[in-house]
Amino acid sequence: MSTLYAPTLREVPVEAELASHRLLLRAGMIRKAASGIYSFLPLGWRSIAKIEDIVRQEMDAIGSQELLLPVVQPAELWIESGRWTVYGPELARLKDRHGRDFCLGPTHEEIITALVRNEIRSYRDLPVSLYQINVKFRDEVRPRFGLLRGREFIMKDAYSFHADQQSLQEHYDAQARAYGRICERLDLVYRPVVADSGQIGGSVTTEFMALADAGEADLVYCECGWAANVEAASAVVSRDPRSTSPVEISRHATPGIKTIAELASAFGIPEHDTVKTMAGKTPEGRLVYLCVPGDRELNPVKANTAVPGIELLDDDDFDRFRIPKGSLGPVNPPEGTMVVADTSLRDEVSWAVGANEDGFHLFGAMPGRDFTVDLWADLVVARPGDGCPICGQTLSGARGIEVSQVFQLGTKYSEAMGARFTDENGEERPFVMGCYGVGISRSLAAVIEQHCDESGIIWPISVAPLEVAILPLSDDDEVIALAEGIWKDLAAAGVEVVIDDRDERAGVKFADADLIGWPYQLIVGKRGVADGVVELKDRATGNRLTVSIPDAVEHMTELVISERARFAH
RNA sequence: CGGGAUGUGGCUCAGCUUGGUAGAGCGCUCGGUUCGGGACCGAGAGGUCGUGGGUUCAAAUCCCGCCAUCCCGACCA
Repeated sequence: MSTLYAPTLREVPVEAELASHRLLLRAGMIRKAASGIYSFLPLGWRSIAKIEDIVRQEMDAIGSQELLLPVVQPAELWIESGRWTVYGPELARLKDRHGRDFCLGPTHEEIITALVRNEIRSYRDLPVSLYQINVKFRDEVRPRFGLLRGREFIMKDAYSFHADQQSLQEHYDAQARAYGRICERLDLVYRPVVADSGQIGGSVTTEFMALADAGEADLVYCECGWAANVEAASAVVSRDPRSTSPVEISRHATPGIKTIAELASAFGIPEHDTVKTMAGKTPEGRLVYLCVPGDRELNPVKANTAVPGIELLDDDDFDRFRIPKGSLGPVNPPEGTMVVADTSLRDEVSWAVGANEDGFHLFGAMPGRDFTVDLWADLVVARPGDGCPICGQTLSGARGIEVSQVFQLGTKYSEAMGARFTDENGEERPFVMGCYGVGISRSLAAVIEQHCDESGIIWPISVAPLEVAILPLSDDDEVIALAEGIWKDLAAAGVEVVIDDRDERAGVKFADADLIGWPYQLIVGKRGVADGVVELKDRATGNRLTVSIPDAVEHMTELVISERARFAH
């Protein structure tokens, strides 16, 4: 270890807020090169390699084959798929010396589709599943939290090509099962959740979330096993109608009132009893009013599902449509406005809404009598306390780190890029595709988020950079000789072992060992050696076991082997 | 992109309000004493004070621009 490049930090770098980020830096596993861009030092790289190996084993086990695709990709392919214009500034673009356009791959659907369409022509060659482990680059608006949201990151991405939906479903299920096993082998507490497919496209998708308070995703889950990302969750929103029978509609002056909170407090009613109206526009420029319960958030993803292509208005749009921000409502909106309302409002017969006139609100507005709802749709962000859409029980909430995601892409890319095969009837059809990603570097951070304490990292043995560290606590010749002997014997027994032969005091060695988080520490001290024993410390439990010197190697080896078995394939 | 903050030896920070010699702790080098939970003593090396401009006799300090980094939000895997 005296020659190991693992510069540990005693003090916490200011830039790091999260445990995983802080500990990766302090333990000498990563260093930042630029915002969201990191170097992996030897220890960090060893752990990355461990994760990669687990992923490889699981991919190979379901018949996916490893290959390597280019990071720098020609623009033509992205223009073909349509994503050159759609992807936006997150796609890092560059030109070569001849002025030709390229991009840094944020994902590899285009390149693999282009590869396969030239090689596979017959249904007899299907299905095919291919994967790579490679660097991705996405020019994130806001990189943060170290490896959790980097711009450059390591990802395993697999792509599968099928003749029909059934074949895709089979492989998708196999990938999902493999992802579950990967999480288990990384010792992650996780949940597969219903998700939105975002930029990648497709319809059926599942995200694998490592549960952690530091996670950026909000989840809801039910005891029945159903769980979802709130951005996609279609929960049953419970709502007690404010009035069970219709009342007269009434108009009230509400000078200066612009928000639901102000409205509710001015009239002494709960926000729940009001209806919030947000404004958006379709790609054609049609005005859309979106009504949700006053105490709920509009989910833009769901709004987009209800009205494809909808964008919420900015302040300029409000001026252009000449509508009063803060006093919108479904009653007498501008001519041609589409009114969409959340389904939870369906039985509500008395709405408190804006009057579409600055400084006025309406109470007792009744759908069907006072206004028309053009479309009822699920619009709100799900939250704990809502009802499970499967069984109706109350949902709980959690936060999660998205470590992986599986998608059924269907024919989105194969159609756009003309990737077709000939089926058994001699007809040309586009491939039915799936894609499946594991954030390798993000998983490393997720493991640490779930496995650490005040002193440092507590690796599961499956991800630890090395399994055992020998700590000779003295420069006494006998101690050194014994420690080196154990080191050689353990290495010969197949244990990944490092010896801390640095000229440091015991306290420094202990502190660094706990910080780096070696699963086991074998402590060789002068006192113990005199008594014929060494100590064996388990990082996770803190337990120390005294073993006689002749038994030390065998005992340690057995422990390592049994611990490995917990995470074996 | 909006809001907030920060930028001073390798790291963590003080100094800036009120302009005038660039500091501390840790780390590093050398010597000595120590040696089972981040030791002690002594000596030493190491800094364009993010950057460009301005004000001034004089700028780390005051003013303006730019850059970088972090946090919150919007966005997203």
